[in-house]
Amino acid sequence: MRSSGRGSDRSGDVLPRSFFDRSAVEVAPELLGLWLYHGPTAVRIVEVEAYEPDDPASHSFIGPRPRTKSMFGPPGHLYVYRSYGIHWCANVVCSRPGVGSAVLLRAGEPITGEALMAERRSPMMATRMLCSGPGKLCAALAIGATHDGVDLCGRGSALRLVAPAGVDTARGPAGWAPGHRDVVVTRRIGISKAVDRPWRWLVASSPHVSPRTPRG
DNA sequence: TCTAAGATGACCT
DNA sequence: GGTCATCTTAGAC
Repeated sequence: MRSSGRGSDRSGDVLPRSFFDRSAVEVAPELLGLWLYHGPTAVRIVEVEAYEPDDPASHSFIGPRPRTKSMFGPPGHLYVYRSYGIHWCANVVCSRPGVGSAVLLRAGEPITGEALMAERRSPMMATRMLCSGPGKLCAALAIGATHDGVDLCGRGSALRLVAPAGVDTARGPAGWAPGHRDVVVTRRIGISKAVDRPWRWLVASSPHVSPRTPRG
């Protein structure tokens, strides 16, 4: 699918839903470099993790639950959950409804609304610290329980995932990978099951990724 | 009804 | 690098 059929504005193209109708492992690396907008704030995604239905570390492993309902919903929507009773974490739902596949958004680089993000986090906080973790990212973008299940493909939606202007997602990763030759793959962080699966992708040169990066 | 675990982050040493 | 805050959910009894 090319530019026709999806919305376009100053910030770039809203992604077509078909983009997400694949496994999380396929979608995850292609999310790097895309922009996540929420109202006046936006970040460029620099770190993600994939979670699949046959993955013991995934919330979808045990099947649908009230809390994980959104993860089994249509692709291109957001699955938001509370972590450790304190933080919010945001996932992009992938594959067809009922599958339970999603990509955790782990870190981002502030693009617009940096002052507002800093205000939400801590006014004196360094820019690179604003979104360098899944909980931090949600805090900076003011994403919470009310955003569970929202559609990221909606052109007029306050929360939306877009490809930067000039990028054609129809070309696949090669279409927008030029700035991301330094993408590295590692094991996932903070989980106790299926720890060896190399399903974490990040922009190695970015100072905005999570502080700790395991080898492999 | 109770208990343990958890896809984290901040703070302290 | 280690510890702890904090609370929701699932599972055991």
